Amino acid sequence: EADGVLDLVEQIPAGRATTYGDLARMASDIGTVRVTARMVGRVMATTQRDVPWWRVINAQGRISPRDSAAEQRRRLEGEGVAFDARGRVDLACLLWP
DNA sequence: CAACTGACTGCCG
DNA sequence: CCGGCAGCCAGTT
Repeated sequence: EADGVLDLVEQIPAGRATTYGDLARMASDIGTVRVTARMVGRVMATTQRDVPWWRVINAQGRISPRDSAAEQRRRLEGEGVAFDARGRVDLACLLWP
């Protein structure tokens, strides 16, 4: 089922973003087993597959704290995603789908 | 096998 | 807005 999640991540268009929870729900609807936000996070942390992982953020519109957080932000900004003073993006506008 | 540990969330104070 | 906390569940200790 990790593949189902990655297939979805692969579909996120540049300049947009999706949350762990949303991916979990979408993957659950499409697949047969229930997927949780934490599982999505674990998949993103362990997969070797080449997918736009930087377009996945948490439900608060923030980048989940970890080593590659800075790089993730750079990549998003490179796609035109704007961050406010508190390091948050406008989910209402960028959220995919 | 019990206990811990998160790329998480939603609710509450 | 921020921190705390209970659910969450597969992978590690």
